Amino acid sequence: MQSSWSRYYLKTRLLACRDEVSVSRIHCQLLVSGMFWFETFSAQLLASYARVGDIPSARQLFDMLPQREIDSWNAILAAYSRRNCQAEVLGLYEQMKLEGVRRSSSSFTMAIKACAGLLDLEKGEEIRECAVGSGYEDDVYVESAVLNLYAKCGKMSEAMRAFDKMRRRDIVSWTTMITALSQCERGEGAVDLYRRMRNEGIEGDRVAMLGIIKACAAVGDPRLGLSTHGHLVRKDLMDSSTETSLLSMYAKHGYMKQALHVFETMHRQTVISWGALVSGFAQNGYAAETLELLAKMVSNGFDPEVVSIVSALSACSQVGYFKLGKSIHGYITRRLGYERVSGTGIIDLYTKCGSFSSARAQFECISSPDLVCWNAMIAAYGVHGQGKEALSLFIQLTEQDIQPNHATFAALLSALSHSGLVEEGQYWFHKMISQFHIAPMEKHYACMVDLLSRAGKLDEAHKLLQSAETEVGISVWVSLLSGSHNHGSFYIGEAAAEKILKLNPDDLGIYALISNFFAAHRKWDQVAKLRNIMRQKGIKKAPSYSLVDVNGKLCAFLMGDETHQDYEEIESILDQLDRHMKSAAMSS
DNA sequence: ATAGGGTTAG
Repeated sequence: MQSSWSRYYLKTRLLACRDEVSVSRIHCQLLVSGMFWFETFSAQLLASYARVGDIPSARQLFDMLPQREIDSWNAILAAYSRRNCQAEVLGLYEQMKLEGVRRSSSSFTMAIKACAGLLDLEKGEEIRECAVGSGYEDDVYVESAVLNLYAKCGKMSEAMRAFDKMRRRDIVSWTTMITALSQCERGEGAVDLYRRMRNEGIEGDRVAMLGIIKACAAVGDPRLGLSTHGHLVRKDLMDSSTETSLLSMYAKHGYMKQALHVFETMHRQTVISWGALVSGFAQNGYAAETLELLAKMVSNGFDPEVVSIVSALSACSQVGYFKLGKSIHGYITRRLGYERVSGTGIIDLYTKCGSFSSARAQFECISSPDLVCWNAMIAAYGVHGQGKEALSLFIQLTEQDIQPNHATFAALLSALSHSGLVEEGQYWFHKMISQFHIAPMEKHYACMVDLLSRAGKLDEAHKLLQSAETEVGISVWVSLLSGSHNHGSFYIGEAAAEKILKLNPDDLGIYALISNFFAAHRKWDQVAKLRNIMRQKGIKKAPSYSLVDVNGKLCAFLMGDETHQDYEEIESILDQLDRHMKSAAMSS
């Protein structure tokens, strides 16, 4: 029987194999019949082992092939590439080069993909040069891998340039760019690109839509996300990935009801969709619900992984649930092992729960901190009033050849502002724009206005806001108003108050501040007007409260609250603290 | 048919 096997018959049988057992069965038959040693057969066997993902068998065969054709090389490369074994891909690629084997478009493509995974820009560019030298200058596969290489290495403008130069673009090239733009929060750019793609008659597939959903999460207007959801349903592009991404998009816009609805009606809930939901609750400040959901996840048989654990950690940080947070830290150490993302979450926990030295110790533990880790640590210094140290950490960061982003500057400027380092703040705000090409966002203006107005530089603060290209919200103007209030600057305060009233806030405290400001300047008609507005709106705000972790039990307290059982003792300690602070303020 | 884009998160 075996001797009648033709090459064609064997190929058909091998292609039908879906798992390594069926491949090895054919392998045995070939060995028994003695046909194995025909080079064409062993190469095809190798390709099949590679295709079903049995790397050890594929490698073994590869190593014993007497003569290795390009197809065998590409097959083994593909096996490693699919499993993201970057070092092996690059090792084999180098060996090909060394042995003078011709490299095809797919060999170059996989090697460049490996470089993108390792963030090795230099090596990737070198391989691209070789591809160009072999006549693949306009190869859509090679070029798409290059786009991804640039994007992953944070070189978006290089990626854009390469994309614009491409002579032919297919769905993957477009998707690479759309995804890259939405990942660096450039949602509008991603949506523009998607529209251009559609204009060229290309329909988005599931992967492209994942990029678009991410873009919808990054843009301000939630309506875009809603219409994208409709589009996905109409075009039958819903699967558990797109659904999870949609869920998270709704959560980012604060639409937890819709997020929950997507979760409950999705085709198949996975550990990833659970993670997305848990993180959605954490992002929206529902700390108790986050922790409850984590327990529910476990009881549904899903082992919590990093994402859910980090979200739970963030919930603890938000409400100061220090004891539970520390036990989650313990869980991470015992069960999850080293993870940069959770390391950053732990820094944040200790920062927000007041244990600066533990935050610093955690930072030291992270072997290769990425930008987000650095940002968290800079923020930690800022929260603890160490502006100078925050600045020197920032300088250290820039010396590491890591590009700071908008969050880095938000942390830095806030640190400088809270330490009253006015000149440094102004200096770095301008550097941010001119040298780092980061357009100031609302949070940056907020820091600057805070910094300037606390230093009494109200004119400068006002001018900064007037020249701002992005529209800033109520809180920034409130900050300018309270600065004016404290420094007796009537005209700027009045301008700020006007602006605030136009923005129509629904926070009672803000109206009270405006009213106090006008009262201080004896503008009684304004005060009366404000009273009217307040009465008309009938503003009722749920009173704000603080949470404190007492021996692992979370207690809430609010203004004038005397309901606690140890109220008298608490009050006497507060009195003592008050006296301490006053005498400390006198002596400094 | 061997390749390039991809779900959650600090």
